[in-house]
Amino acid sequence: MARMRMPLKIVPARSAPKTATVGATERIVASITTAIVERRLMPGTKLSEQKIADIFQVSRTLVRQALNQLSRDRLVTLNPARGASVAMPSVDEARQVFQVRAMLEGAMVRQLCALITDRQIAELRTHLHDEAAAVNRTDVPGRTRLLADFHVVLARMLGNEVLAQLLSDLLSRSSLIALMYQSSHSAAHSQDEHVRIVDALGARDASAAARLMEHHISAVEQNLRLDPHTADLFTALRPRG
Amino acid sequence: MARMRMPLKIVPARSAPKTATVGATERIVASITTAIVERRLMPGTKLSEQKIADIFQVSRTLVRQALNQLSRDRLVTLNPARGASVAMPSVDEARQVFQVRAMLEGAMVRQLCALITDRQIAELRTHLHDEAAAVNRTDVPGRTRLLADFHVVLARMLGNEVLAQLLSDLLSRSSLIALMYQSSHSAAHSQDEHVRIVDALGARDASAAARLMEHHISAVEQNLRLDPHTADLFTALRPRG
DNA sequence: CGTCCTCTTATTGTATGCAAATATGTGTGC
DNA sequence: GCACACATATTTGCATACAATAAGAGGACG
Repeated sequence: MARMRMPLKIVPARSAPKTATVGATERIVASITTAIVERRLMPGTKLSEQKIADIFQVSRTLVRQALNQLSRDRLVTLNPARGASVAMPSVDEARQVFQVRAMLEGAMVRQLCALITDRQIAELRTHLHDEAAAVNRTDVPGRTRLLADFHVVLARMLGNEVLAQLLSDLLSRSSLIALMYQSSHSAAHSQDEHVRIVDALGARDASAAARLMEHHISAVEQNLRLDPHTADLFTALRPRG
Repeated sequence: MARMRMPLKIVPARSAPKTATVGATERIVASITTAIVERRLMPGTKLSEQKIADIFQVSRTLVRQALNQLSRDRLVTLNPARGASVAMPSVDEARQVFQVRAMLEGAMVRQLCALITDRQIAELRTHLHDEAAAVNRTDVPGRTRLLADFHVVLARMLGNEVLAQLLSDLLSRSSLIALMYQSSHSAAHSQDEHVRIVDALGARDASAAARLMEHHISAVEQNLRLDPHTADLFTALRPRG
């Protein structure tokens, strides 16, 4: 019963205190999602149903449900009759995700300029403060989460839960993409760009905010190693050969 | 008590010729999706697992998978321990979906103006021709599909499959919303607006195209009966009371 | 006559079992 | 020594069986 080796670094997510005990499937989805986002599961890693079932001490049924949901989120790919593995987004897919984000978030901050309150600006500055703190103490999982949350917080401030959900998915995919194509965009740089965006929002300068946001996303994309070299490295090293 | 008549008007989707025989689950998802979009399933309709399983002659396992996917698309809602039913999007959700569409599609046509080829313009005009034909012969399912496809075709022309997928989901939700809040926006009017958008694209007038697209989506939204009256009508008439 | 309680029934949630497909290991022939 | 073929073992796909939960009916009591 004692597991000697842990082949999959997935911890049954006691890390999500708000979800409590409800939803066994959701717990698995959340655990694998955070495991991917926090870079404990590399792209291409095989996700055996039985092994995951053992880890979470549930039946394969629930694991299958979870893997199905994750495949809908494009975080895992399901090869028919050959099982699930952590997704390996293509270069095209990577570019497309960032293009969509630029479109969505550019329009988002433009809208936001007309509606945002001083109170919300203050909340954003608090968030920026937290970001900076995490960056300074090189808290990698923390800063990754905070830097991504920034974008979702903006969506929530528009009062648009649909947008927030959409963006949340795109950000998870972005994390996987950044992991796959070793981003050279420093967290400090990202954080600085966030500050400038909030400045523009504070000044209610819609065009500036939109431009900064689009540049920010474009900058992250440009700093990915989307040349075929690195991609080949991954395909060369992946388990299946 | 035994209901002789078939309560669920779901036909096992021979209507999807391209999916062929692969994927039993996908067939169910496609069937229910088209059934909802084509207004054969009203919002709030209970979707019993066993009944659907009988219709498609598969086990509940596959039906559950399908219903899970559909709930991810927000076309059905899953009440824990109480089963699945066709979603009844709230007024807020309706507004949010159209807001996101306006943001996405506005940016989309703006991008498209810089990249679209004359060949693609011609394809769009062909599509517009088909739309007009379907509208003229009052082919309701056909015109609904074509009017929605217009937006997806634009996304595909950007070469962005991620965007196309996203938009496709939003359009399904829009269909459900239009059904729920009896849209008074005539198909002919929508079709006319599509023509004007293509004209702007042909002239490579990015601002005009974006403005027209945003107005188009806004017009559809404005013509929904989003006042509480109609919503109450639906809640009053739904089976559960 | 209405309300509450209990028992029944139907439906969902989860686990397990079995068949099919795939990967793996072994041996044989060249 | 290498390649191919067969046998074995693991893994997925699907169906069924069982348990848990909620809805509904019927009766007893106030």
